[in-house]
Amino acid sequence: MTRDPLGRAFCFSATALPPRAAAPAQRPGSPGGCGRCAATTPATLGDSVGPAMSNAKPQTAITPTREDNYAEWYQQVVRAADLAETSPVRGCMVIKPWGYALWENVQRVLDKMFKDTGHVNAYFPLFIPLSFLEKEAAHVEGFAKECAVVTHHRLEARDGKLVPTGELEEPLVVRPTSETIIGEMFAKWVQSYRDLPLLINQWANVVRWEMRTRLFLRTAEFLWQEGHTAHASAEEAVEETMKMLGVYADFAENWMATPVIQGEKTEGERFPGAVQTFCIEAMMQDRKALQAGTSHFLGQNFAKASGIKFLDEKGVLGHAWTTSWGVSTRLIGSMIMTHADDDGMVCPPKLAPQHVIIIPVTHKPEERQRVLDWCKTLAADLRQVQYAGQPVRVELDARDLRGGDKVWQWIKRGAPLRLEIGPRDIDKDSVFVGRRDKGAKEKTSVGRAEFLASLPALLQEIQDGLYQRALAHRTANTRVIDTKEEFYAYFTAPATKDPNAPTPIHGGFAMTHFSGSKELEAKIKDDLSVTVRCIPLAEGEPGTCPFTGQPSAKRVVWAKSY
RNA sequence: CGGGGUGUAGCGCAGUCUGGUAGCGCACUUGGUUCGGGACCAAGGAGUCGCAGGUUCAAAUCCUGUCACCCCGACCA
Repeated sequence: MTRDPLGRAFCFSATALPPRAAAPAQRPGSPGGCGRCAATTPATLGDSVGPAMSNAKPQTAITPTREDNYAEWYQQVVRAADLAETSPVRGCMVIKPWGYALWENVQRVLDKMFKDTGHVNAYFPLFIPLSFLEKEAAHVEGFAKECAVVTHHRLEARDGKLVPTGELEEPLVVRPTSETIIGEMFAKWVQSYRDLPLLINQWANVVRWEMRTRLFLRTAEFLWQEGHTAHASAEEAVEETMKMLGVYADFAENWMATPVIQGEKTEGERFPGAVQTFCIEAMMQDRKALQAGTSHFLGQNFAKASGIKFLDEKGVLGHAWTTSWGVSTRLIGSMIMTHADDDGMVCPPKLAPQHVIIIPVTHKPEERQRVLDWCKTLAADLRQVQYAGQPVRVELDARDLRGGDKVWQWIKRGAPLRLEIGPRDIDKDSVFVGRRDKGAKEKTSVGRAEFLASLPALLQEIQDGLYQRALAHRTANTRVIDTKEEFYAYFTAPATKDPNAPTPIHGGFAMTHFSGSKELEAKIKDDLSVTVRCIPLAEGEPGTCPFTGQPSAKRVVWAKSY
């Protein structure tokens, strides 16, 4: 229940049951467990490791590693990098400043892209009358199972407890998406072809009552952006759909340093109520696919449901053609799973909350002020440098902490560059540079002026390196497959001793011809948890479907997915 | 919702079988020693043992219920 400042309260109930809680089983024999990311002294580690593990892997800031337990590694990175935490509210996360700053950068860049393509922002209600959701049949079916519903508007104290009273005549659904409420408004705004196209975007939170949640990837409440447009013709609406898909692909590749495949969803994976759904799909480090953005051509389905009608040039009354498209805070999860390593987060420089962290080395009290002053001047000079159309973001970390602690905190948070500055550097007029894309101990001394001059290029080099690394990973784990046997073998995990252990990383993207039906796709999903992620937009050659033996126009992308 | 598991200090865990009213590591505070590095020594602060009932002289420990969280599924951005 939430109380607003006026003392009214809203009571939420959920149509779906809460997810079962399940904790990641702690490996009984694992020394130190996986909580060591908070910093463990080498001595402690050495003691606990013991002779049996003396030749174990090098110490990492995050335990377990990606290889050992990918799902647990992900959660530890989110926490160690200070990106988000679980909250007292089931399935809802608290996005912490470092994580929220990433999101703000995503917002800033995308918002400009939307405006540059002619869109304007607006805001629509959080609450959607139940009857609105009922208007589009496929839409209802798609979302009904995961809606939070407001049924009361007041609380009364009874026996020291607060009890919801004042039942609403019509329940309100907390928006899982806004097609219906926006459609309702569009119907009022559109009378004539002169009112079209209508190009609106909204930055908002939405609620989908999920069974299983994971920070950023799937939470009951999440932040997103939803674009909604109405057009006078199908062609124009399709063009808009593809244009925004292109915007997302551009953003993913050039800002998030994440290679994506643009494609169309099959019938089974389509957005409820859409005529066509397009997406960008990225490969995570565990080789599963993550849908990073979607763009839907809604045809006239929602226009008919909401009554968005207009008179065309000839005076003929017709329904408008609409689109919708969105990306969410899930993008942050995708950045983590694309770039982070066993030492924590790795932020793509273009979206990093801070580009450069200055860590003053002030051991001698008499040197302290001199070092701090020099660092402040350096920070100011760095901020004069431009990168990706903005001043370089610099943080001077003058906290009263040990240098090593600070260094590791910033490694775990994924700041692209660290400068450790002490008296020796000042005397040489140089800076001691650590790069997040290199090993923690690989640091180099660079002249101050040279560093300032090369900073944009250096950040771009890191940005490009991340992209290339992600692309190489995807390429290495994408296989062209022509037989059903190979396909099944590719997606079958190696056996593990413990049936409840996490599934080892295996598989990847499989490119096969496909002529199959919705039913065949469902069967394969049933067998292997593998689905068609998309039918790529890129040109393809015809061939034969390995499942049906029928001809197929082009290869599709199969993968397990988030 | 099916199968498996876990809730004890901010984080990670031990203690539960064999009831006797809490312990370890890291983090935190203070003092000292170190000083281009995820330090060392000492002292200290911090826990209604998830919650609610029950059994008992006595419950973290036994019983019942309940909630939450994680893993494998199903479903999903």
